[in-house]
Amino acid sequence: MVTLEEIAKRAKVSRSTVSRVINDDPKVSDETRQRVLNVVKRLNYHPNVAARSLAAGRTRIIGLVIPERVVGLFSDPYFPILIQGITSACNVHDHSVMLWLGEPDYERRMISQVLHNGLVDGVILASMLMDDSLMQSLIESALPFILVGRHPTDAKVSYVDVDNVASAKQLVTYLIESGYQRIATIAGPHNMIAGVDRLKGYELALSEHGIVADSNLICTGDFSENGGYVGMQSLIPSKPDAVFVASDTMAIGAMRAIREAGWRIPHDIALAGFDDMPFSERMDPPLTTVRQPIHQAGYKAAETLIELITDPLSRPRHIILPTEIMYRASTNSKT
Amino acid sequence: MVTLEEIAKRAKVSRSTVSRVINDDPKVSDETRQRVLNVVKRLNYHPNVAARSLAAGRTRIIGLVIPERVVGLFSDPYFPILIQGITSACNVHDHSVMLWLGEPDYERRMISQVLHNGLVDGVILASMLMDDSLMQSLIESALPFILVGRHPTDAKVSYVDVDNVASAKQLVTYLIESGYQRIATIAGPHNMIAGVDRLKGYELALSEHGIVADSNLICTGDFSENGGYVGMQSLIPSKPDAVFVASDTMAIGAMRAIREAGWRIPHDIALAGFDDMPFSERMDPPLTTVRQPIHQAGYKAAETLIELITDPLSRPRHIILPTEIMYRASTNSKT
DNA sequence: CTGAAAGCGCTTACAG
DNA sequence: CTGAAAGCGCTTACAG
Repeated sequence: MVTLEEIAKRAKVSRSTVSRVINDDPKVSDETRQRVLNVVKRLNYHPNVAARSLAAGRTRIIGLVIPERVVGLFSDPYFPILIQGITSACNVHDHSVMLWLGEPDYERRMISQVLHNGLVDGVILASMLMDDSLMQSLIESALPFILVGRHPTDAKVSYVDVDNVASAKQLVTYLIESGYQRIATIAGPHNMIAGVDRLKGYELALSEHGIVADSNLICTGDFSENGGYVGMQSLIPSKPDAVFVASDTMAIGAMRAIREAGWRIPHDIALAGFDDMPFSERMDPPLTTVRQPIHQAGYKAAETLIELITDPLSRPRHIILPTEIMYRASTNSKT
Repeated sequence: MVTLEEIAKRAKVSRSTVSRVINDDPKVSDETRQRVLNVVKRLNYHPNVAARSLAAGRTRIIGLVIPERVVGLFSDPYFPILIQGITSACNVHDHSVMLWLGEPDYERRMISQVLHNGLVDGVILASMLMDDSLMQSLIESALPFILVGRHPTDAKVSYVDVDNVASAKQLVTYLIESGYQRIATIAGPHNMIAGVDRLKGYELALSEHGIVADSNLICTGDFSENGGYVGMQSLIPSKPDAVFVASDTMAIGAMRAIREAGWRIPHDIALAGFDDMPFSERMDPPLTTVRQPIHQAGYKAAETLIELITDPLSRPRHIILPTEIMYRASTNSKT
């Protein structure tokens, strides 16, 4: 492997100077810089990351952690899109990403890796869990980190999120104003902030229209397709005329349950989701839903994390990305 | 951060000895080992990865590379499952995984990172592309690597795969023997080995039954849902009575096109796929398909790569995992 | 603008 | 079984 040493020798300068050229230090004469750069190119030199990290105390690697209880959802298209956004930002800012998927037996190993062995300069926690043990450790440590999904209580924690409450409320309000009378919801899990917030939006929309929430019209799913299926089955006997499902993936399951009950969408029941996944527009009928910018969330999370790493004293960031309601044929204005 | 030095001081031994304990070197007395271990635990010591890598010339990190032309398929559930398998093996063998998604503008950066900066001990190329530029570079380099998807020509390249030819042939044979007469196929891309092999299996099944392939019954998709949709639309005018689709994701698209044509499955046309994705069993009707062990492929790839890293002189590995035909309601025996 | 030198936190022959 | 010492390939004050 080509080393700094070798470049220095061939360019007839010291290792210090080569290092400065490599790191774009301005105080190097143009002439010297050019000479070094030529040798670098000719020998196809790339600095050794481990050596660099050890000397500089910075690895230019960020960790992406998907906690164990979320891994069940990992095959949701949400994560690939998020990861692509993260990768994009990392490419732009010359960083790399280390991936940790939680596994039940290796939770401790992961936490200690993330926190203690100096591999990463910071971490993105794609969690949305309200009580994550890694998050607690991160808060206590000095390692910069950012959540994808807001933290409900600790204002010192940085995060990227959308306004789930307002978005859900807006969509349910649309259903109410479209004339639907018995609007049900399949909420997300109570231990995920997105689940809690979207349910809150649903409740707010109802109460602001003077509608008393009927507990028979509210059930909880786990954000999986099957969760939506089971949830919808439990709702059917209560005869809702519309249902707001807290994720598009669950909406697929709900749609299946509705079909099996022999109901038609939107004639017998309106269906609305949340996320606007790639498949949502191609559902039959196309799904009314809330579009959230997942790729952008990943990009922003990585970019902001890198800023936090660069300037550890900066304020925590709370970034709220915009959403948009996609009105499609699975709901229909009844007026 | 706690260092080796500090542990050594507190345990009243040399740094060498602490290092040996940390690395499970047998030639340390039980007594000393125990004393060191206690201090390690008490101070919550974790070796610095960069320092360790630099000294040992090994990082215990493997790279997972998804080439750019495959990233479009990254939201396919295939990849999350593969990644989970890789992660599992890495946890068991105390390795970590670095993720690179190809991006058009950063192809060169990625290749040089992967190859030259010493970050990873080896790489898994989840490519299936037959002409990948990174693969060429890897072959020329000394870095251990393994493909997910066989290499068609170079026997020195290690890979994990299933027997796509035999599996496809078996499924199409079943269709023939079920009495279907005009069996079409939506093949995968010509530059992916899985696409080529599955098409070959289709052709073999036909020819062994003395059926001359009708070029109107063969089209090519890109392994995406939309590819399956467009492909099926092009097939409809030729009135096939069965279609073998080279991936379950494409089969979803094909199903949509069939519905839109007003045909019923399997009454008017049988539909069969490849992969057995989580959703395939829940399709309406449930999809007949080839189950391939994706999680296991990831696991095996990582585990084998680690072996190749440990013993660089060992022979290349060609690992073929078993498949299983899942007979479901989207095809029906006509006899 | 440039170089000599110390140091980052480990591993690993070598000697005993 | 244990320790002293060299070395992995960089960065970064410090001095000039």
